[in-house]
Amino acid sequence: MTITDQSLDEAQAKKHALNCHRMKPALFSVLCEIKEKTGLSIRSSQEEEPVDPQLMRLDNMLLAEGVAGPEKGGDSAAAAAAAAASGGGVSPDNSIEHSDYRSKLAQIRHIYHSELEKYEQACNEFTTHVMNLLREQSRTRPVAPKEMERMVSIIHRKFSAIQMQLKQSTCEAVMILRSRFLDARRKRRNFSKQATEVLNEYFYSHLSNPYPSEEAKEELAKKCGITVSQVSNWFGNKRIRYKKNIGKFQEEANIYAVKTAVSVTQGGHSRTSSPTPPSSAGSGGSFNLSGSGDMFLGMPGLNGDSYSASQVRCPVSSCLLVESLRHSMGPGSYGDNLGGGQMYSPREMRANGGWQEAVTPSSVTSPTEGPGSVHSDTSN
DNA sequence: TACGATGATTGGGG
DNA sequence: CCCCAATCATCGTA
Repeated sequence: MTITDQSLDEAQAKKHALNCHRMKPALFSVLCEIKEKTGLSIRSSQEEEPVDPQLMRLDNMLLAEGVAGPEKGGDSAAAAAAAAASGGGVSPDNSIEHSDYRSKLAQIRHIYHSELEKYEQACNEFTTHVMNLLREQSRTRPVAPKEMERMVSIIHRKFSAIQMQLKQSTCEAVMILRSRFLDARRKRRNFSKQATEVLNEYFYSHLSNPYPSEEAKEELAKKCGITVSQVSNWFGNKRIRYKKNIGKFQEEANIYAVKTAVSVTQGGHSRTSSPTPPSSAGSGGSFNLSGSGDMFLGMPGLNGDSYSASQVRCPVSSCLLVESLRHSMGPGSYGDNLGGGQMYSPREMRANGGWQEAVTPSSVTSPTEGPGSVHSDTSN
């Protein structure tokens, strides 16, 4: 069958004739009715539009990130989201202060919005186009309003699927951006002086076995306003660094040893009385519960002149204490109570062994061990 | 700005 | 999961 201009013209003429037929409106409406009763009724029942949960998630996320939603409210929303996402950290300030981050986020946001707008526009255009088409066709075939509605909703659904992709990739971009800028490592804050003090006190007063129990860690965390894992990190770092270069930490060790001693003597009797061995006293006694029964021993004994300087500043009694301990226990012994019938957990046993082995000998030698005698770790 | 201190992460071992 | 060791990335400072 071929179509020629002539046949088209004829068809147009026929169409027009039909449209103008006096029975046409009545017949047409009957047709529409029938169609609605049969075809559409079957399908329209399943036209439910369940809000896609995934889409909702994406929307919420974008809203929370400050990408979607009101123009300038983005900042606080993003900050809040970041704070929430950064985990159960106790640290007070979690706001994003990277202007770089903000500008990148704004960029993403801009792209997102312009794309979204484009889609919206395309959707509308397409919809009106289809509507026009349908309207046009409705003159020659029965097109019920319901059918048109259905068409529109189908189109919208298609476009929202496309939008979903946009949202998804936007979310991805934000996530990547965030992980890059909000990586905790990049946002390192030094602990407060007081927190460091508390930690050091514990460390040096448990120098023979600086492995706080879970409870002790919690206690320390609470005291320092940091998380338990931060406490763990701190002790991990401290042990390693202490072991690596004991000489460097000697002064610190003495200071904290003295501190402990002072606090103990003060808490107990008068200043001048002979100090009770501050065994296991920890900082304020709150750590006794660990039951590890440590000896105090802040000083890896040794006669380095380097630390006599620190002695000068200490209270008399403490100096005596330090002095006497140094003499009485000899270098490196740590005065530890290995035979003391402590109840070490298996882990402590293992760890303690490693700690002892590694630390004890190095403290014996080395009057020469000044700060930075070894150490080649300057690569970075 | 270079450099040491320091908190966090990674990877391997148990 | 905890530990150690090495390493990263930032902070604070001379």
